[in-house]
Amino acid sequence: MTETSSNPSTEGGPPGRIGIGLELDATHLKILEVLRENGRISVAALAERVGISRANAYTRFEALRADGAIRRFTAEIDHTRAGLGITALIFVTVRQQMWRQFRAELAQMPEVEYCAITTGQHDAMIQIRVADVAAVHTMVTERLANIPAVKATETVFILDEVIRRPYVLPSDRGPGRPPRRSAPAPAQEPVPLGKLGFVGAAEGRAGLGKE
Amino acid sequence: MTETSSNPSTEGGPPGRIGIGLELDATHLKILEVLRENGRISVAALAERVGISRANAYTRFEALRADGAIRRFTAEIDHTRAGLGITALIFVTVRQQMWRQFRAELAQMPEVEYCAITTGQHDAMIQIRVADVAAVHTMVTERLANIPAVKATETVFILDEVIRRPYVLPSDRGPGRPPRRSAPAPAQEPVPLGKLGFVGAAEGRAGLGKE
DNA sequence: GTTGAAATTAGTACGAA
DNA sequence: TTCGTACTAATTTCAAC
Repeated sequence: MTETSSNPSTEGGPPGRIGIGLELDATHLKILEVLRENGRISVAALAERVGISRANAYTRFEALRADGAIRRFTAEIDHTRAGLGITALIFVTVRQQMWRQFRAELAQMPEVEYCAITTGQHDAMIQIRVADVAAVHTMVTERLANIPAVKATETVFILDEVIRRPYVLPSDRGPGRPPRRSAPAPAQEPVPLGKLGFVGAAEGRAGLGKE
Repeated sequence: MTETSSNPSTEGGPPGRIGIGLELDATHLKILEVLRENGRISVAALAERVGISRANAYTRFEALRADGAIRRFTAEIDHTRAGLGITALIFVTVRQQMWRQFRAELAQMPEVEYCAITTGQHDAMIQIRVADVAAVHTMVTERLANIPAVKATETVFILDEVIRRPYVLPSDRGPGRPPRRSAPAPAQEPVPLGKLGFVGAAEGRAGLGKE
């Protein structure tokens, strides 16, 4: 169960621990690559595509699952075909020390696909999928605004989703070499970078974890 | 293949088309519900859980796949165990009429898990997963800043992901009744709602689709 | 749209390298 | 640890109702 493989491929990052459980070697990553594209592939076919025996594939597959590296298997759907063609982001400012309530209320809202606590100007970002723009308005003004924990909101619409990957892996960078850009502008810095995150995040943000 | 089912359950939305293909009835939605939690379930077991016959399940399963309602099957992993424990959002302002280049450059970046074009103050939001905070800095200052299409960036870190669903469905609201809130505050509006999206989005945003 | 049986494939358990 | 094979169980397909 506890592997002690050579682990040669996880490229030139810091040699520190990458988690508490299983150490992922190149084969594990390859399995995750295949599973990302086809989560319903049989373990037999998986073994073939990765280049290992079936028995080995079963062992590693089960290890990844048991260790929690693979959380679960799921599908990817076309939201418009499900009748939820409108996607919006809602940035929320949360009243301090009301995080518990905020989380509880949020769990009651089925249209929320994603919610993350962030640094920066706002405290949380919510992504919702609804049928029409009116539903966004309803969601924000009638459901979110009625939560005492919500101090302020700001909404933007998503016009297009350019990239949507189930997950990224260290091996996506290729084993070692950094991916080259097509615009080889070497030494200049013409871009205002804005602040890098921690603005306004210092105020009373103690109990974030699960509060 | 083209279904003509009664479709009674998609609740009180507008009766208009919800897509170009297949009309999803209550059974289709139930299938998607099961598949969301267990994407590797056998069609036989799926049939049992949905309460339909095997053959029916196979037909509908294939129809959903062929129609594109189900895009693909995939896995959900623990990013920290994959060595990418840092998640950040980068809001990008894109120089007008350089969208094509922006998209092309972005496709070259394996650490980008998600990218959406948005209304509002910025033009795009990028979500990245990397090994450490230094990698975020490198990503923003050396890779993004060198793209001519990128005019400005603003970065925030994700401290916690509270909700992360593969997708949401109209049936999550329950068949008909709106989900009740626990805080029954009826008629008040104490929350500053900010602007609702379209701020600053009107400037030269013609060719967004694929440009 | 359903049930039941045949053919195929998947998953498990073993021994050997 | 990994591989290869044989065994068992399940799934998918195809037929008729």
